[in-house]
Amino acid sequence: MKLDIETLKILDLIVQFGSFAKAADKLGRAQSAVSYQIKKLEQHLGVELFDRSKYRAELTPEGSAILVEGRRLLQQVHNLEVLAERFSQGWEAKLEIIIDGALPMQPIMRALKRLSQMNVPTRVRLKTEFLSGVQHCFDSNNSDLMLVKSYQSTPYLVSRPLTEMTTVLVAAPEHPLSDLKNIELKHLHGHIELTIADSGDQDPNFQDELQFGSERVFYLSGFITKKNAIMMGLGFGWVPDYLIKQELEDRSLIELDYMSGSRHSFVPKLVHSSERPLGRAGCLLSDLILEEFKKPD
Amino acid sequence: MKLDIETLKILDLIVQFGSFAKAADKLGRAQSAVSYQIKKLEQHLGVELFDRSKYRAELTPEGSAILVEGRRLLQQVHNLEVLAERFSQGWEAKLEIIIDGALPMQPIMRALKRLSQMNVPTRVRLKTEFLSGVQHCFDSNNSDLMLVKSYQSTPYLVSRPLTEMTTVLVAAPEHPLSDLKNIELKHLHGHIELTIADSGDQDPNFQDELQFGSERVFYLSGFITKKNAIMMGLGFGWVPDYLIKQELEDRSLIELDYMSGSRHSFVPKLVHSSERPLGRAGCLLSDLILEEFKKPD
DNA sequence: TAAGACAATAAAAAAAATAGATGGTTCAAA
DNA sequence: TTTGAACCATCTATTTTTTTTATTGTCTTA
Repeated sequence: MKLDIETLKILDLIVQFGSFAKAADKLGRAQSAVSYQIKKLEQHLGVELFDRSKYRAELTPEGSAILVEGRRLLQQVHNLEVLAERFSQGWEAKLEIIIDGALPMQPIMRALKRLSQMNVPTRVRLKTEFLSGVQHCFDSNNSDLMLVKSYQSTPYLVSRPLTEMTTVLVAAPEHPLSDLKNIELKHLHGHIELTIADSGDQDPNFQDELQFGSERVFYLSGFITKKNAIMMGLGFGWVPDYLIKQELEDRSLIELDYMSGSRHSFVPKLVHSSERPLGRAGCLLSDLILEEFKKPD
Repeated sequence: MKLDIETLKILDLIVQFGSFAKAADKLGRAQSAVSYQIKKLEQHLGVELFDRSKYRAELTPEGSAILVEGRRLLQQVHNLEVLAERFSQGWEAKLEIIIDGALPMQPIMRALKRLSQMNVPTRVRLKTEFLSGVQHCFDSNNSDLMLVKSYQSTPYLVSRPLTEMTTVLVAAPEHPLSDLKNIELKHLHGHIELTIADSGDQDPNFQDELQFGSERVFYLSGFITKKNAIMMGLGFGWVPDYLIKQELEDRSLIELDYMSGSRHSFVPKLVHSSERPLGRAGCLLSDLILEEFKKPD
């Protein structure tokens, strides 16, 4: 692999400007240096690139084909150098984000779209987990960012609050609880609670702070599934309000009249570790996510 | 453009074998040389490729991204070198062939297909002309090969005969000439002759040797058009037998009973100029075409 | 026909890459 | 814990490569 990029550049210049001498001029080198390099290239490839029988050395058909390939190569080299330049300007190579599935995806997607439109070279990796699974994944993967409903704080974790969100305790209209007034905990215990499986914890005793401890709990694997299950009348459960705005309005889902409060607000947090400071893309994306979460849906 | 291919190769080897020292070994160089090259690359790109804080130097995420690009580059370099090697083994870069439209395309296409299956790097350019247009194009374009019905020989032109072909004088069944027996030239003169426009000669006085000099001659631009025109009853004309085998059988075209002979055979020639000797691909393709013409249709 | 542009070549000079030696680490096995 | 091996950075001397300078011969053009 003795092929030299610089020589391909020279080849390109010769063809572009029409002579060895002019190419040498453009390069600020002596003409003999150009002659030497081309000769070396020809020997290396075993192909006569120029026909010297005429006054002006002119490309052979073989040389022309090589030049085409060479130019493609130069383009690639340029790409590589641009990539490197981006890195040297502080853009990190990769950025891994873990998101709690309870949070809306749309603002995050909008933020990612805007990031990609800025020609940021960073490769973004996005994972969805649930409850403690988010932090678990964040820690074990050394991820850069996590977007959580809540998290166990440590001295290294730095968090920024996003806009407040609300979950609503709902059931289908045909569900017995929907008609009940002044529901108390004991009433709930008689019914199936639908909840999201904690993706982090193997310990089945772990419970989300909002779980009621019903005798029968169904663990589902995502909020869309959960919403569907509730709508089918399978049970009751907490659902983020942004997911069921329409359903509450047209009463295809009913907010339960739970005495201790059928709404629960929380402030999602954007967290990173000060042990792994955010790079340029991480900071930028954080800002974009914050912005997008402020926008009305 | 100071980037060095050799250094990318080194980078690849380091990652592949796990250490600077082993890469140096594989390259048959001293370890310090590898260190030096990587350091130079890092400085040139302004990116830290390896994390030296651990015992074994390990790729940074940036280094990993650069490596991916670098490997793509190495592949391209390899492609270029393979191309050059092919050239140095005698394969010419380009091969231009002019073909008379009166000759069947199928065997030529078969030959080209076989050529391409042999991984020949030569770029083939194929042109169709008619009558003297073939030779005209061959001369003015400095083409490599021509496939002609006939040509004007010069001392430099070398030809190989292909298998004999036949043209037949035909008309549609409803055409008056189709019912006539013992047709003579004077009979033909009363009807429209359909013929192919000579693509080479601007001089309208030029005539194909097979033209009858009818008062009304329609010049068409290809044998398919010509065949269609004849079948529509527009006139009569010579058509290569391979094009109308089926039509003659089912009598949707009628071979005229022309006294001087309703069939005319000729031997197509594969011609090249000894001033521009054929390269390896030219010779090979010549052989393939010859072979394919020998096969029955 | 003369002046200027072009490219090849040879020899000298400059620049770059390499080997060899050394030292500070870290790792792993005794 | 010690010891030896493997790792990489760095320094210097050496070798290799590339460039410049100078020269020659050819071709073009005015």
